[in-house]
Amino acid sequence: MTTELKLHNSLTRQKEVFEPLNAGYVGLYVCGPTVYSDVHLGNCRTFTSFDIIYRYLQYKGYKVRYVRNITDVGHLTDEGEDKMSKGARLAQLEPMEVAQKYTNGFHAMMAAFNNLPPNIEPRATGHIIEQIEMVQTILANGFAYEVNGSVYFDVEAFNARQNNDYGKLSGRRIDELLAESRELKSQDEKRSPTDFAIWMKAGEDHILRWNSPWGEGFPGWHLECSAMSTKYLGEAFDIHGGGNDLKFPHHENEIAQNVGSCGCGGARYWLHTNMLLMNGRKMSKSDGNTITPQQLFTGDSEHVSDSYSPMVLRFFMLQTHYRSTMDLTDAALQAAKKGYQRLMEAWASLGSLQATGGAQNGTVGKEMQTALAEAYAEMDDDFNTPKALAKVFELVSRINALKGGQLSLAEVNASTLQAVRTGLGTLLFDIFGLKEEGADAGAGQETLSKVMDLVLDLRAQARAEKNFAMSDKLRDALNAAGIVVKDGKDGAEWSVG
RNA sequence: GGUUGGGUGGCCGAGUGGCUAGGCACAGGUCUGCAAAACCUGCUACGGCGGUUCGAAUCCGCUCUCAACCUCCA
Repeated sequence: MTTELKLHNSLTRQKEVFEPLNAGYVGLYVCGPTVYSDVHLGNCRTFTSFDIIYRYLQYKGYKVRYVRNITDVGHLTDEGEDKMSKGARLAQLEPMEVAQKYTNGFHAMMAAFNNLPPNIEPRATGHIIEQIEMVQTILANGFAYEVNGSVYFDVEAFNARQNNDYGKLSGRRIDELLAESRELKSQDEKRSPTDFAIWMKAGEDHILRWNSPWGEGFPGWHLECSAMSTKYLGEAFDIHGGGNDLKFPHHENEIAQNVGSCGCGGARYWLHTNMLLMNGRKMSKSDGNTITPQQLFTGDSEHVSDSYSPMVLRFFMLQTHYRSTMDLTDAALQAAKKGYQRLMEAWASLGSLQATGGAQNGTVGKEMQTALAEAYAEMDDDFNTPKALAKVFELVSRINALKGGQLSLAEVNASTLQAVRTGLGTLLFDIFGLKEEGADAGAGQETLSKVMDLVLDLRAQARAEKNFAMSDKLRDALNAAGIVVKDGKDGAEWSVG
């Protein structure tokens, strides 16, 4: 079954058939983190969503250039202090030390979630020249003005000359923005509250500073994405992604900068992931409604009753569509943990199934082929992982029934079995990016396996002699050691956890 | 106040004019020495009020309500 890839374009608020600018190639830009503190769980959700999108595009045969930036300058706090500088001041480190520390942490966390690294991971501080050039171009085009060493984007001038397009991504209108703009501090230099800085003069105590035609300063927050996406993907490219909260003002201003500098709008498809909530509310450090990935991994938090591994969390994320808010609750995580285990056990069972029938495929075999094809088709529909997963679970119950004998293996021919193994494996591991946890324990695993063979052999002997006191004692002791024994019709099985 | 998107069974979460989403939980059953697992069956819902339609959770209007954004945020 082959279907066309459709995706929801935030620009048009519609699902559209995806057609790349250059056949066979995809340029994908995703707004990365500002590296001034530990990576937030919400970041993990967004980047995992785009990881699956990246993986799926590759599966579809596209040669993808995936660019995800690191913002290490320009992002100011409410007080107007650069986030990097603030982190450095508090920890008594060089700003670049702060950036490196949290970049390293970010990479480690991405690896824990089994997210593939992007092809290019440009840093804002590594592209000061490109940003200065873009400011110059925007100035030359008459969409910005300089005041006291700072350069501001002139939103109203831009809007007047661009068909009132400013705000089209987020649905905002300038007059409404003006009417509602609140009293903001230190914005006297701006001609209008909607204008935004593309270059800022550095104050005397500002550490991060570069020479520019306007004196020493630093680039505005939104500029790096425009400059770097243009540099690596071109003035027009295919897909731009990011969190929903970046739609306004970040992405809106990015578009304005792109149009203002080259007359073209950058990305043709905008994809936005939705927010991660906890217990129905946005995660927020200030009111205690927050949890770190690390706390989830260890279970060390008042918000959870158990520990949840990165793959359980990934599975949990797969159960929600990327454009929906996702509510993190302990009960939902418990459900995900069990669901993930059931899925992985079925995957292991699939490997042990042996076709017994002839070349003809029975009903069960056909149902399995259909379910698998439908799972893939769901991915074509705006990367609908929850629906694809639902189809996968239709396969899971067939696999379990075949293994348990409730369904006959004579109903499934060898080629179907092989096709399901290949197709499901690709979907689960290459596209969903799941992996079997604990399976890579290495040499210790092999030793344990041999010991377990011995123990289960002894236990089987005890059971054959109806020495149930002994067999139960063995099972209880193994349980206490974290090993679960399950008696099946073809002998006992065991698993860790 | 404005913008954007929601309100679905015990919980999470898809769907979007007629056809069982799925996961978890719960109850009954099959299997089993017991247990666990697995399988089968059941619980069959769409915020409220109107309207369109042969038919609406799905479309339209009104209303209540939640979240995010508008101020740093993935």
